Amino acid sequence: MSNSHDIRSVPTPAGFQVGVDAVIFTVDMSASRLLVLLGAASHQFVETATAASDAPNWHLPGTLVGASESPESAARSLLWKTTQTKNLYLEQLYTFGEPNRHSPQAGQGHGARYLSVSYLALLGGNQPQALTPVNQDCQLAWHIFSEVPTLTFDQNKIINYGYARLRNKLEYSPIAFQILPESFTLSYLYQFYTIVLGENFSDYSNFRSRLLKLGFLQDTGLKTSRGAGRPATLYRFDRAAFAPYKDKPLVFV
Amino acid sequence: MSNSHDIRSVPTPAGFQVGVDAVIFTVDMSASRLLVLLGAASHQFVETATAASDAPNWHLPGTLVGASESPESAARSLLWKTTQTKNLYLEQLYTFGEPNRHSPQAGQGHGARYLSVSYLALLGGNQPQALTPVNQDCQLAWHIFSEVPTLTFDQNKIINYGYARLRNKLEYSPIAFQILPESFTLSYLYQFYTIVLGENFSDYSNFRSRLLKLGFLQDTGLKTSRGAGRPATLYRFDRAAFAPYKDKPLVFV
DNA sequence: GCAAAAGTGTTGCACTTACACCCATGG
DNA sequence: CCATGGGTGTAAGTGCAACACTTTTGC
Repeated sequence: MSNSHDIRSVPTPAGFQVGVDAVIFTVDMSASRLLVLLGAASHQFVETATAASDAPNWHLPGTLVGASESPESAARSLLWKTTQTKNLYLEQLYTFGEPNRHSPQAGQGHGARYLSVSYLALLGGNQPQALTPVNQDCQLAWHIFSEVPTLTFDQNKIINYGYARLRNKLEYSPIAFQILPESFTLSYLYQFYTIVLGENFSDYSNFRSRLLKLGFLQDTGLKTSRGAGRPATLYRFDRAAFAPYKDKPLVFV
Repeated sequence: MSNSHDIRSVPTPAGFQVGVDAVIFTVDMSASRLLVLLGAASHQFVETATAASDAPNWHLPGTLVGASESPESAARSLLWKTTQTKNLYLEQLYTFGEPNRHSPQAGQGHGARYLSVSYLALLGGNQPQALTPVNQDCQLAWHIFSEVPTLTFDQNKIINYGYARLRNKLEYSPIAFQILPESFTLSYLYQFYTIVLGENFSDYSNFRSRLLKLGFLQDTGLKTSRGAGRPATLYRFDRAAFAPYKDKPLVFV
């Protein structure tokens, strides 16, 4: 197809603008809901063909990658700017770069080639409802995951891909303990899993015995009570005890 | 940190060169080995500080992404150019973009910002040893996976990540059937899995009953014989029968 | 005592593991 | 008739789902 014989050369090497988009989840324990952070572009920046209405044009929070930063550090600073929390789990999701994919970036980059590296983030924090996102030119708001509106371009696809990854990670790796409080009760943990994975992911008592049998939940000796009912034991995630399970297929379900 | 209040603006939006690197595996059934395709840069192009010796400077096959193509289509044309086969499985792996990561691209892009989207490929073909890679300016050769040399930059990390992903996909999804011949015997399938996953992944008879119980291997009624021994039944992967299992956690192990 | 929340125990079923064994073919 | 490769069967052990039950607290 190309008349070049050097596999390194291609038709027309292009200059790309590289951006990151983040699917940012948080679990609202008090309201039992999974939340996702979305931004609404100021109308002056909206370029979509279909955006004639006054309805906000929701999109994933994003930023361009600067000359001196990596995509991951760009994602981290985006998270810090939008949520002001450092208690989070972050992982790369997927890179999208169709030639005709529009840049969500305004003004500049119009017509320029754009590539988006997407990230999955899960925020912790003891009172998620207090995580009021920073409002700047671009309006940010937490949305209930099950009720996300239609987003620009292919971003609903990205958000669903992020959710699928979140579920997988929660089931097969201990990311929950990275963002949960230092000590927690088993029913708190169960509630957390239930909100993300859905009501019927497991029976409470089976969840309980499975996790305790794994042996990396350490009884702190402390108890906590919330009004009526038997006080609950506080557990701590024991990193050392978990180490042997690292990289092994482990099921929390 | 930045004095900008628009989360979309960053210190210095950079122009990137975007490339794809491919971890290309194939299973050599006759020699029972997992092979990976590597290229050796012509010496005129070598820029590594440590490359003073005459030893070939092995790297993953790669190419720049052109102005009118997506990273995936760039990866596909790279695969076609290097291996001349269309019987393959392809999936995106990870995007690397550290600021100080060198571009493996020669000449051009010296000092320019470079981003690499890596892909995992698994090639089929009935006689893998016939898959003589196309030799161009850049020498290409199949290497035994367990004996890969040290590659440039972080590419050994990428190749190992690719292998981990390959194992996972093989265990939890039916990618093998995408590249295996239309009909195959169960011992051929077992041998294929054994080469990739290692000797002790499963007992043959258990592998057998598990796969047959799943119900998407269809008996073609045909038999094949290789000299002595009982003739083997030829099976076909039944896509329709597999459909219900799609997206479900399925274990082949 | 009673409701609420936490925590324990039991039972049946399904699946995995590790083998031993039988079948069909070529020489 | 035996070596070779294909294919079947089974008994012990493991894990999990479902559900009933006991314990500890506040009121």
